[in-house]
Amino acid sequence: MPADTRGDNVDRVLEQWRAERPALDAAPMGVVGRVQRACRLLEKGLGDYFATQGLQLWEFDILATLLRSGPPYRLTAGALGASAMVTSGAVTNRVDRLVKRGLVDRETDPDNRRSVLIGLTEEGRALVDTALSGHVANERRLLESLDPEQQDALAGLLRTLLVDLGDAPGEGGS
Amino acid sequence: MPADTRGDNVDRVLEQWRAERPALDAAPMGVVGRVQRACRLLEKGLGDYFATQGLQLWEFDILATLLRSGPPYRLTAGALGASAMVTSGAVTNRVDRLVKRGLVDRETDPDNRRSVLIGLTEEGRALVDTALSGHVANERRLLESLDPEQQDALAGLLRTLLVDLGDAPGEGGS
DNA sequence: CGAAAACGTCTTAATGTCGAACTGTTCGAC
DNA sequence: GTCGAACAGTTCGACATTAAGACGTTTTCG
Repeated sequence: MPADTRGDNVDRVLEQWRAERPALDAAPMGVVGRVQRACRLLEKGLGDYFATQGLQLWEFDILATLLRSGPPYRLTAGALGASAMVTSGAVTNRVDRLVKRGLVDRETDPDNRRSVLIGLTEEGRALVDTALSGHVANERRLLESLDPEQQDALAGLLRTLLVDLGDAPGEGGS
Repeated sequence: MPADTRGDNVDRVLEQWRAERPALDAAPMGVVGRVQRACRLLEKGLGDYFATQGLQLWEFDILATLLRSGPPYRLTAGALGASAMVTSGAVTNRVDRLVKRGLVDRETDPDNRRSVLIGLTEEGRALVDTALSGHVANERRLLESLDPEQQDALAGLLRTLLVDLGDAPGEGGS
């Protein structure tokens, strides 16, 4: 058994910095680096499940965003882009493909013809509805190394961070 | 002032699920979603700093990986790809561009001619050395909403998660 | 009322990644 | 030793994203 089976790859990185730059306090790297790696590994885990459902991560993301918005399951292109943190060009492209698959439809907003409302079709609603519970179960499995209290603690710390980084509802204005 | 200035955008999402699917325990979404959003916002924050240094995030990533590996500041292409979690094709492309900028050089491993060793040039070493302290200071600023104990707690929780997800040093084999 | 600014989406061009096929190298079995 | 399998990088094609600008719509305000 190797000496240090303990720790993750970020611990290795921090050890390297300690050896190479003893004067550098690299603690912030331990946090940022782990958020990045956890994100990639979690998204890989999510993608593995969606693949079994014939879905891409981003497809489920859009469909689920529409579903949770409640009846009539319609949002503007801009709202979808903000939710997914992608540009308007990406929204156009993604919606195009979902329309081709018959999972959503486009409709110009009657009250504001600049806006486009994207709505779930019956088929899209059924598909996301089916995938939803399996998705959450999969997320629960990915997080099973943390007990419920730890998961709450993790969510709480990240909430604090996110609010500070500007990821808050009313945070768009001057 | 709007009613709920409290909470982040993920709190909004969870509220929507409670309204639309009361039977669904969406707690895992609160964790996974926050890791994703924090990752994107942090990477945006990192990129803003690197832009001031004439660097891309991935450029610093490669240069810093080489630097912290210690003298002689040389790693194989495979090691760089594993560290950055990208495919070998991406490594080839990135190293090509860094070679063009004169920041790294390529050399076939004399002991194993399949391998390519990528090494920091003097110019590359100087550049990453200059950017390093500013980068860490920037990370510290991005995390300033959490006190040191909270940052440690966050790192610890993520370490547990990462180890379980397979992000551990000796975790390649059967 | 009309011109100009702001807005929301789509379009286009440039870029970067992945996945798979390909080239060359090394190791193991016979 | 030689053959074949595993390995390390590179190349190529498909695809998706971003950034910037175009287009039509709405709002502002003189």
